[in-house]
Amino acid sequence: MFSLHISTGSDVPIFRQIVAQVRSAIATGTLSVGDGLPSVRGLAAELVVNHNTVAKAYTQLVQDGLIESQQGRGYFVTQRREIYTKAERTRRVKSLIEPLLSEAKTLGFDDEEILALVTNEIEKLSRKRKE
Amino acid sequence: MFSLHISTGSDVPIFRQIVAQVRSAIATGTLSVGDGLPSVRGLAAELVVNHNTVAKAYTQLVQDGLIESQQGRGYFVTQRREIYTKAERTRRVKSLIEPLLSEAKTLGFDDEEILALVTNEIEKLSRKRKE
DNA sequence: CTACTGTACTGTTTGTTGTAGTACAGCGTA
DNA sequence: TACGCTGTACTACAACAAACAGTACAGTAG
Repeated sequence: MFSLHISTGSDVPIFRQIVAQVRSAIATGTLSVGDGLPSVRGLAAELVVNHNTVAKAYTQLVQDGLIESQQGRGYFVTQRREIYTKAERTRRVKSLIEPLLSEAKTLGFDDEEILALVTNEIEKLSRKRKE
Repeated sequence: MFSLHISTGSDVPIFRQIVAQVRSAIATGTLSVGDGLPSVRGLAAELVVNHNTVAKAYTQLVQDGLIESQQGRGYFVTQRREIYTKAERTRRVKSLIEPLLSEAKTLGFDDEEILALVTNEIEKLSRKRKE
């Protein structure tokens, strides 16, 4: 099982926090293909948020092709399908890399340090996958 | 001189686009220490937005320690000062790396590809700095 | 049948974003 | 000094997003 934790004080919307954490759980392998997600109402009760907020997050993940819904049963992690073209996927990742580099640069990090940090985080993710 | 371009149709707020582009300009060296920024009203007229929106963006950059204001003269790029501790700066960068990796992973990229993309973007930035 | 699941509405509230207008104070130059 | 530029600080308003609240309906499984 896996658990989610949100912070209402954050400037990041609740539904985005849910999306990010499920995405992360799938990326690390905490959630595998076929696994069921917490029910909309169940997770809403656990996080003390409205069920519409959870539904909104799940809908976003469905659009990304990461999970699918089954009426009356719940949400499940899907087999990875390529819903975006290679070019589109590359574009999406690049659009995240660019601001990261600007921020890191203006914070005083040089190329080597940035690359080291990224490499470090990648390894941290890989280790999680093996646990 | 450097120019800014914004897209009103984007889901990214105008003031954030301005912040990101000035930050990027400083990161690439397009803007150097001491350089003056476009005036609040001048840039507002050029971008056809309200001058308050530009002021809001500049205020954000002042808080980040990237630029400073001089009453009656304008905004200028500051000498890099460490307004955050090393730990805090590292934390900020990491908080950007994490979602990037999750997104890239769920889009189907493996570790090597991600690292290659990041390296590629870093080199692209470096080339800009030398032009 | 019943209790769970997802789904789909209609409202309402709150905070952010952006516009619009106004006003005031500091700087530099004619 | 006077003028035109600069930043700064308000108020008021419209539009939108986020989240909550409540309700209702349809599919699934025991």
